[in-house]
Amino acid sequence: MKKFLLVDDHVVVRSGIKILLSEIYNPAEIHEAMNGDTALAKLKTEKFDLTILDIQMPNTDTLGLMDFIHITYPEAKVLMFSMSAENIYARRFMKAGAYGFISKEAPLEEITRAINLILNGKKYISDSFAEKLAEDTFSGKSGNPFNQLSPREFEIVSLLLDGKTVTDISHSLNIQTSTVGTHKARLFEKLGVTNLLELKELATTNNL
Amino acid sequence: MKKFLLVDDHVVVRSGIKILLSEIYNPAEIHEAMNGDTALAKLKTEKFDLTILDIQMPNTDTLGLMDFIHITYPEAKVLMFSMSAENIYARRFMKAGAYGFISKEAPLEEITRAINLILNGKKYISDSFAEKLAEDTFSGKSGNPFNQLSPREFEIVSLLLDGKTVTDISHSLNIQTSTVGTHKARLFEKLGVTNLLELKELATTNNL
DNA sequence: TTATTATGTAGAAAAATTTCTACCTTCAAA
DNA sequence: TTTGAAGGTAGAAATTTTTCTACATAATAA
Repeated sequence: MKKFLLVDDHVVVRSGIKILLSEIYNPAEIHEAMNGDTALAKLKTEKFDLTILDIQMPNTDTLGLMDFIHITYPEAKVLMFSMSAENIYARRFMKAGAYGFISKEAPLEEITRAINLILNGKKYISDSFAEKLAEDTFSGKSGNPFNQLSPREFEIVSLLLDGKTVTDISHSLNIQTSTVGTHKARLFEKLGVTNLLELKELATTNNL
Repeated sequence: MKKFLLVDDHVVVRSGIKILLSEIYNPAEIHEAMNGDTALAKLKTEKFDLTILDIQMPNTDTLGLMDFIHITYPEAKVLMFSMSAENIYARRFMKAGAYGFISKEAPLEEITRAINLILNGKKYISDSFAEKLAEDTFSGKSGNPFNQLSPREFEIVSLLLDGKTVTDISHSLNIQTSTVGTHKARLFEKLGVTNLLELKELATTNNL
């Protein structure tokens, strides 16, 4: 029997995925977590065939979580589930060790396919994403200025765009505010912006 | 038997809501639409006890859709379902004729309560939102939220939206930074925002 | 007319952010 | 293999922003 872990803060979404899974794998053992901490606790005590992780949970640094999971439980297979279509974050999650990245908008068959692939130890990449990936690789530097950022900087810029303050970030990342400040300054410099609104503007024009 | 219409582009979300509904109302007749057009087509041919509408569907002007539904089918009861917590759009949807606005993050009982209320012909408003709403209604200043601002506050909000800092503003207006700070705090409070990005967002949706 | 509220203004203290400098690592170029 | 740049991290100091309290004045409601 397959064992799944669903991590998502929305009851309805968890229910929906549960239905989907039990339709494909019956019987299936399905565990749920509504936030990162609970997820980690679960992962600590049990092994799952697949973890499905919503990328946008409030108060949760999902990229960091993915990273942590990958380092702590290298054999864990994680499928990132995103509300929006393939986005600029996809690449980062894959790099952080995810096995796949799929949008909740994807048709049922596609979701099923992704899950099956991963359960068989393969990685899942959607066609459109594969294309974009190849494209970026060829062009060396995709035109997106955000790609210049280091992983940490990107992590921080995302949180900033989410309305988080320097202090918020220092807490959720467990680093000093001065460190966050340094990253913020460096990334503003790299992106050529001088304040949050400009950053937001830049992010918007770059589909971030 | 109650008849529902679910409008959401995500399979998993629809499934999740379906489960929820069938747990409360069994039997229930549940129809689905994954976009605005399909929803309108459904509404044209049938009557529903409740329509549950996701506010964020790609390529769909949900606010316009809500407006249209309200005008065309005044008796239709629509519950807006939002991915994020009560947000700055809530008021607009209510004004456009929605019967309720609830976040997917809300606990199950809250969602259930909302649905029940609406089925009984009442409107559902979350406590936190109710407060804010009542306040606005009384003060009569329900149009553009920026109209609530005093002249000085408006002057300052404009500068803030221009990327000016508190210090900049205190200089160009020849007043103390603490004074600017006070205005800023008051205007954030009035507008119901907590940071600059939210302010920007609100300003944008209000053609400012 | 009197009480209340909304506004504009700050001082002082507290909290948050920014700046500067600096110390490791890692990784790639010379 | 040395050298140097890039990236992640902070401590300390300098600044800026926020908060709290307060006090006029004008507008408004009772």
